[in-house]
Amino acid sequence: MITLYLAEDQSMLNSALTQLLELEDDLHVVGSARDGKTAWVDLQQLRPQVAILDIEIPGMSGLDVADRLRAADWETKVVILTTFAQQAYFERAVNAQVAGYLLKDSPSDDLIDTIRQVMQGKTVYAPELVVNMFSAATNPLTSRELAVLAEADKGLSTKTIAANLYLSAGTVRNYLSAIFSKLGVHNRLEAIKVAKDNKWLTNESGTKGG
Amino acid sequence: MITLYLAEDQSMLNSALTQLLELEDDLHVVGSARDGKTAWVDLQQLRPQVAILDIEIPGMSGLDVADRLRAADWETKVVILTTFAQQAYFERAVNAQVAGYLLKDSPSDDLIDTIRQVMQGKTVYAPELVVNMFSAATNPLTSRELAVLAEADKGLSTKTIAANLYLSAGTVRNYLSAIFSKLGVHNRLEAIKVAKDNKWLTNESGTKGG
DNA sequence: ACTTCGATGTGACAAATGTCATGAGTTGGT
DNA sequence: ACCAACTCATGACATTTGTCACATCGAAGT
Repeated sequence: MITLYLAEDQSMLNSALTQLLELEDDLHVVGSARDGKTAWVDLQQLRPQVAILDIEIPGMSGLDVADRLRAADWETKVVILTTFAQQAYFERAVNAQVAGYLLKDSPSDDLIDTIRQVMQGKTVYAPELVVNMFSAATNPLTSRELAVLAEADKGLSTKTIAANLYLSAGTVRNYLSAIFSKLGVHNRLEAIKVAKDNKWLTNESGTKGG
Repeated sequence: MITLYLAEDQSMLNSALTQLLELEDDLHVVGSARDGKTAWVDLQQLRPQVAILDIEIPGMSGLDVADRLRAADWETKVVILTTFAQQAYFERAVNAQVAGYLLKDSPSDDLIDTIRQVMQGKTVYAPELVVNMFSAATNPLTSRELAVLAEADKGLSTKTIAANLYLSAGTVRNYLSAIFSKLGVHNRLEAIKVAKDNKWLTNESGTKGG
């Protein structure tokens, strides 16, 4: 009997998968959560054999949870289950030595297969991502530049950004200028777009919406 | 026996729900698709009693399919199943007289309940959305202003926007200025954010990503 | 007929933005 | 010890943006 834990914030998928996994004779879902913190607390208690983690969940991301599990060095294996192929996520997952990385763009039977395979000590990664691994651009921006760009993304003026980061306005403009030249664009809007497309900048998407 | 059709592009959810619905004695999934066009073709053939449609699917949106079903005037009832509360979508769905509108942020049992209820002739809408219905701000921008803002959202300069829309640069700046004052902001970036938050501007989110 | 509103345009002006050169202090690596 | 890269800063300059005041024209409404 393989014990499972599921962290997935979309209730529809969470409950559907839970019920589906329970139908398998050799699988048992010992718990589930809709946010990262609850998941982490539960995992410490329950110590399941496999933790299925969505990345984009509130509070603490699935990758954060994976890191902690790695650090704790328990026998719990991690299967990341995420929406779409994002190289940066995948790389972090590989670094956290997760046992599996599956896209939601796969049928649910694949998840069941993956669970059984990782329990046999295998590592199962979505092939799309492994291929991409070599063609992905790496973030050319320094952390400071990224911070400036993140402020710019809020729609703030140079002056306000400077105030927020305790810099002079001139410095902020220099950073922006450096960013543009690195990204091959000529204004903040485009820079933000490029950075978001490449996932160098988080898509916080504002107050409402989602 | 209630016959169902499922249009949902996320394979994991599609297959999980299909299997789950099949487990119910009174429900039978006669088909499913991952894109709108296939769904429409199938629906014409299969004529299920209930069509469960995701909105954001490739090709033809779930709402487009709902419109066509409405126009065809068959007995197929529509249940919209979508990710998050977006007022504009909901309003369009209400206009298309869908029988149900459910968020993926609900457990899968709710979907089963909803299906049974709509078959009894009831209309089931997610309460979150009905409440919002009255507080939703209406778009103060004219269609021309929206077009200008959409161009600005691409990261284009005033000059380029003017060229694209066959306007003078001055006119474009006037529009932008009018937009800012209507939205209570002072630059394009903020205007774009506000417009997107209120779903007056589509979140196209660029080349990659998703 | 008169008014309002949207689409479109100009010109002028102030403020913000982007570019470039240049320099100094720090840190990490060879 | 030296170099490269990152952080932070100025100053000067050109360009872009954003604001304002006006003006014309057509459609819609009173």
